[in-house]
Amino acid sequence: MEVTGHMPAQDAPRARSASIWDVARVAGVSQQTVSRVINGKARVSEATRARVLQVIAELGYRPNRLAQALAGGPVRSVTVLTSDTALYGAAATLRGMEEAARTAGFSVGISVLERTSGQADIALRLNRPGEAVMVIAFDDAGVRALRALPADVPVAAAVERRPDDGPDDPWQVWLDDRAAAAHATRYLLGLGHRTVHYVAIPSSTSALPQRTQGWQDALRAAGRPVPEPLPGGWSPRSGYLAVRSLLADRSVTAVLCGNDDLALGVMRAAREAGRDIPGDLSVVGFDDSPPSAYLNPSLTTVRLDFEGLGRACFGLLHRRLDPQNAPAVPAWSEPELIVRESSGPAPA
Amino acid sequence: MEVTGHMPAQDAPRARSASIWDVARVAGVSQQTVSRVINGKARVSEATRARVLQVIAELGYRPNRLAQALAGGPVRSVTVLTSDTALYGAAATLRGMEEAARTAGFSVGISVLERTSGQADIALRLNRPGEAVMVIAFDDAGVRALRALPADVPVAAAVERRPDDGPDDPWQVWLDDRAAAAHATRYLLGLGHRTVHYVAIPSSTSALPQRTQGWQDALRAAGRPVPEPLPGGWSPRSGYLAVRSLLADRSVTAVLCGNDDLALGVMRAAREAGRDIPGDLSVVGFDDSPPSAYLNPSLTTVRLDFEGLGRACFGLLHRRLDPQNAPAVPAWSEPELIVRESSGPAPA
DNA sequence: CTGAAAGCGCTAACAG
DNA sequence: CTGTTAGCGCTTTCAG
Repeated sequence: MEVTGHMPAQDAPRARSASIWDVARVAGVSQQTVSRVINGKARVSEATRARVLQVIAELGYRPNRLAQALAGGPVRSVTVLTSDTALYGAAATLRGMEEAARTAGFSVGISVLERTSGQADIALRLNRPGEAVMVIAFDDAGVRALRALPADVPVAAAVERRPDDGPDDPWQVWLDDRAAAAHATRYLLGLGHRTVHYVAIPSSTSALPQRTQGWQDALRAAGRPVPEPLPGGWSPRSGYLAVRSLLADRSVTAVLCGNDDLALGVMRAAREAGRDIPGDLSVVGFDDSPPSAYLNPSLTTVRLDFEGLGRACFGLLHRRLDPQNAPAVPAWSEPELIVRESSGPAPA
Repeated sequence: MEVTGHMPAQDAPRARSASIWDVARVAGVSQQTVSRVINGKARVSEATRARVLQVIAELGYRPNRLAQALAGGPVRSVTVLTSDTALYGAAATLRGMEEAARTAGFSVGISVLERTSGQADIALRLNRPGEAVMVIAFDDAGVRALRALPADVPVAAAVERRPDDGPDDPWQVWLDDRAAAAHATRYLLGLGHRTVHYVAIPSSTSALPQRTQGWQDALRAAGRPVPEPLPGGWSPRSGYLAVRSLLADRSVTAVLCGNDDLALGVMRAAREAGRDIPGDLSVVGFDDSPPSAYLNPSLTTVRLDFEGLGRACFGLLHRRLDPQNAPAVPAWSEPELIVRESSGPAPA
């Protein structure tokens, strides 16, 4: 009784799903030919190709991506490193990345960074040394992860701001929220407000965050007093706490917020302080998160194209991995001020 | 000139990261012993173990998960199938799943279902036939994906409601929002409202959704009229449109909404119709999404423990994959009515 | 306790 | 155009 090397015993019909060998055997071709059909790279005669595809369908064969990758096939998976997906910006960026990656045939992994997570374990989250990575580095945890990544991993990142010094990193994308913050500030000054206060989101760098800087730019250019930025967090609660005492001062008539959640907290604090929005106080947010158009009052805010940024970030990575065939990196929209009900002329 | 089989030419120092063989060679042990140390399964003498660990650190060796999995190692990866992560419920569930999975040492992949995505390509999203999967099946796309999954893939799912007929699926988890909807409805009736209107989220099944059913339960039990449920979508806009005409009718004094976004739209419609909340009209939402506590007025809503549900779903999957060692499935919180400013006594 | 051998499913050379 | 031969890095047998 002879048994060919590769075939498992016939009487043990383990429910193992079809492999490339099964397809090859049934189709009466070599395993390599099946591989060729799958990848469409090399030319295969139309007859064989059809037969192989036929068998593939019959057997319900699905290529094993792990084996493909292990055998040195092209990289077709990315891991996204991000912190706190509860935040609108990160979540929307993630959506953009996932969509673009999936469309390009990549499988995407996700790993959430905790505030506490050290640098050491970052590499351990990758499925293999050198796996492609995207980092959403809007906050400190993300920036640290980006920095902790071994040099040999192909990475692209969505960051809060352009690098502090030296040339731009060609593998990073960001939104020009400095200009946007300046624009929003000028808009408020144009409404007759003497100055604008700013509630800041936490910074990802030691340097001055972009939004803070843009706000200062505009005030300085207009020769207005520049108040201390109010340190806020990411939540409505932190916005509420940041301005609660400030709002007793009726000379404060305009507040720009680092994000829409902060603005939500600020509006609540205003209500409790008996300030009317926008009659008494103008509030402007940042992000244009989905609820903002329906708030009471609806929120004037800066729309940021996070999804577009995420798509672009993947586009960058794709070009890095496969400069020959990757399509051009898609553009993303410029920030745009959306004027709604929460802002108006300064009180007389 | 002789070249040993396994070693690449010395003069071509390709930056290939250290493999288990490299560790073995440097440590002067067999490759298998290194494997034993890594996995901690079999016993290794303390001396060798220490030496191996030492070398691992020196070389910066990291196991290749792909190779581990391919070689038949234990399954340590899951992919999550979900639709529209822009929705709070899905996003929060995803967070819970990811956290639990990562904590248990699993890498997690994510693949977003589109409304249009057919059943055929579902299996193609998996990294290998038989990969473990979690499905967030709160809507139709998720339910279809769950159904389309090949029988041999180990799956656990977070679903909108218990299966229509037959016994509960032991690999599914859900929130008891039927009871919660009934509770919220009774609360409103207790406030003196004659009846309660309901703006529904889209259903994932042909059967009556849980929330709708709970709302009807409570009205019937109290012998009140049961209005037609108003079909809504997921967005504030759809809530706005659903009730715009209805609110002209002053006899409508209480509206329960299938989620907080709908409630947001309803509140805006109410404002435009000149209705006062809660003096004139009570609005109750569902989910307790982050902004709801800070809205104007703040929203009475049903808090749902999506993150806990996600963690439990992973716990279930873990037990399915490894019944021996997986810890008990963590419990999640019961829905809870959070009373805030948007609801009050019926107008006189 | 340790080592040697045989693959996991696939792709990348090479032959024909 | 097609088949053959090596591995990818690891885990599982099976022998010592």
